[in-house]
Amino acid sequence: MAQKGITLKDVAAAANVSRATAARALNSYGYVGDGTALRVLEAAEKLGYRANLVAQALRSGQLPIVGFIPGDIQNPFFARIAHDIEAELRRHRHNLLIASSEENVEQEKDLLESLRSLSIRGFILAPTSATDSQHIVQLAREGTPVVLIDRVVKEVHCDSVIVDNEGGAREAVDYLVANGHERIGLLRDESRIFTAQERFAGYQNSLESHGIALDASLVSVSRSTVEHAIEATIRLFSRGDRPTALFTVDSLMTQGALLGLRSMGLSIPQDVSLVGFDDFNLATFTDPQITVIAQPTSEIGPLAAKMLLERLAGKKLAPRHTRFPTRLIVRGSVSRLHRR
Amino acid sequence: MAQKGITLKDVAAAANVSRATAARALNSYGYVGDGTALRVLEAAEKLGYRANLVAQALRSGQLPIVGFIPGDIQNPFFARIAHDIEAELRRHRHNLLIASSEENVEQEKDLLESLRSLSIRGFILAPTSATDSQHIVQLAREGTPVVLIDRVVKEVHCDSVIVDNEGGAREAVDYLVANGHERIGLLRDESRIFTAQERFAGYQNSLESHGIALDASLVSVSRSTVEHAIEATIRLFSRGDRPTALFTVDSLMTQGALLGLRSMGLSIPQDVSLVGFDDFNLATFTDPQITVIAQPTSEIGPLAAKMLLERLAGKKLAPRHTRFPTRLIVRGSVSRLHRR
DNA sequence: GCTGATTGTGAGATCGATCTCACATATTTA
DNA sequence: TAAATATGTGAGATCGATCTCACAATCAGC
Repeated sequence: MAQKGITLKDVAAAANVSRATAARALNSYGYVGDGTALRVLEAAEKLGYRANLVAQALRSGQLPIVGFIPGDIQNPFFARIAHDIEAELRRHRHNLLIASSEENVEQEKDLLESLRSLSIRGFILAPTSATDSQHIVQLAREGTPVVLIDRVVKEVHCDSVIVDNEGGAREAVDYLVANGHERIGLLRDESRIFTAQERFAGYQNSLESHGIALDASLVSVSRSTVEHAIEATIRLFSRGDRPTALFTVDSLMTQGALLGLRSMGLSIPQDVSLVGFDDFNLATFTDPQITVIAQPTSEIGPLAAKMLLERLAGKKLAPRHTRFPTRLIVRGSVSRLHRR
Repeated sequence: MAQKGITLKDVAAAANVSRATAARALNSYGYVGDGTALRVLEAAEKLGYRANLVAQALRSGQLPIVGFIPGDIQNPFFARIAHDIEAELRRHRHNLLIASSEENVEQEKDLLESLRSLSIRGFILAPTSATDSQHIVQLAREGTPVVLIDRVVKEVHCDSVIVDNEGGAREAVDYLVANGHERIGLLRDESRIFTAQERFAGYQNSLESHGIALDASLVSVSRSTVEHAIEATIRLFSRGDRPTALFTVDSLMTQGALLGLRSMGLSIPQDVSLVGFDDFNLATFTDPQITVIAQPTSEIGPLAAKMLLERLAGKKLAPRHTRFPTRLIVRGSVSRLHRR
């Protein structure tokens, strides 16, 4: 009935052996007589014994749990990765504890701090700040395995899995320029975030390579939410000489742009051309469908999980850094601009 | 440097007291001299002491962790709920461990079984099967707090938070009938799932109340993924006398229907009217926007978390069942059908 | 028949926090 | 002043699994 509280002691008693012997039989190590082992196994089976992982963790210092700290679990990008990590961990009998930083460094610090006392084995982390990183440095230095995804932090020496943000952004803007656009707006999020910096660099580099001067008034910064992006879009397009094209740095921004432009009565791609960073299911449901820079989302989670599991297994190597290429998916949101 | 391994013993030694006294000072219980308490607190502060939660858990039998087992964390409905639960738990210094059942009962059982030995304090669960429930009954009987969301299971006596699936589905179909539709297709998922059953009942009841005979050939069953829903849609509409309207039981099905209909060159709402269960961000980005039955997604997570926390705090009450009403949001995907 | 390895088993320590109990002093109360 | 109560502290047990060590047996070799 009350299955609670069946301990090794109970099993040992039922099999008429000591706890030590029962442990040996169950974990098959050391010397145990054949008959004895059988008795123990049978007793364990009959009683429905399951080892108390907390007690094991107290001894070993490690719970079979890995922490995942994304910016926001509601972001489909992170949700997909969370799912993939979990599936991979499950195969190795580990569990996944998810806690969103909500893009707040302080919250990220608090989370790490509080999870540390839980004896979590390792972390997969999308750091909120590219600069405020002492807490991560500290964590890694203590020997806790950490894998950074989506974003890296300069001084931290650990494995990382990111994408070619600069190259992807450059390709997006190159494509707009190739279609005759020169007044290209940018919707970006706060510079604190690593990907924002890299994607902005790509934007700059593309313009520069085409001899187009950077016009700061075409760059709109906002928090990465649909609501903020709507406002930022409206700000950007409420002027006489509005941009002819827009590049958005993530999928939430792209959604905001879509809604902002629609509310202003501007249509895509007739009035404004649009390219977004990060592919998302919505992009193929709009009319026209949205041209995007796609990330290999499905590869990030499994790779990060594998890297972490290798570290947990004790593999000692120099930090490995994987940077996946991005891919331009041309759909219908960019039109060829004919010079006036 | 190595912050690892600062235990109560270290603090006690630094403050020149016994472990017992140090514990009393830190957790403020029992008698402790003022000066002594101060010394302990200072020592703890200086050493950067953090209690080992695993050790605490071994004694108390409970880790400050709650398990969330959704059907699929990638489903925005569950992702939103996960986020809300986590935020609420954080306020009570609890963490959230997320493991998707992937709508697989066996996996759900395995997860529960393996998490049990982790001394998880309680569970928030969206059971995959409405009938195969012994594992949940067992869990609840052992005294582990459980809150069911989105779906309930008959014999299980525990708190639950669900929505009025039958009423919502009925309202959707009523609305289609009111617009002149009688050949109304249904895209539903496997009957094992509770919500599928209730929504199907709503569909049936609405038709019946309008004197429309149920035509089994208008009901298409598929797994709840976009891909499967596309196929099911194509199957349903590849016939001479195809339905004039379609009701889809969840947002993934709705997406599948959208893509399926598009691939067949059928346009909404001219050729087919559409109402979907569950509102989702994509619904307002399509042209026309999709008419849906909205669930109060933002209320489910916080309420479920609160219920669970009350149980964890020891509240003993009869199981509470909350059923939120749904709301029809009329957008542009339904057209008035003029009788031929 | 005796030393030395091989095999099998249990007593007890350990991980870290907490709690019970016993034993001091200190302070009231009768 | 004696008895009763309040206050402060430490030794040791406990939670459950695992590991070290000591101690038996059993078996081999000489």
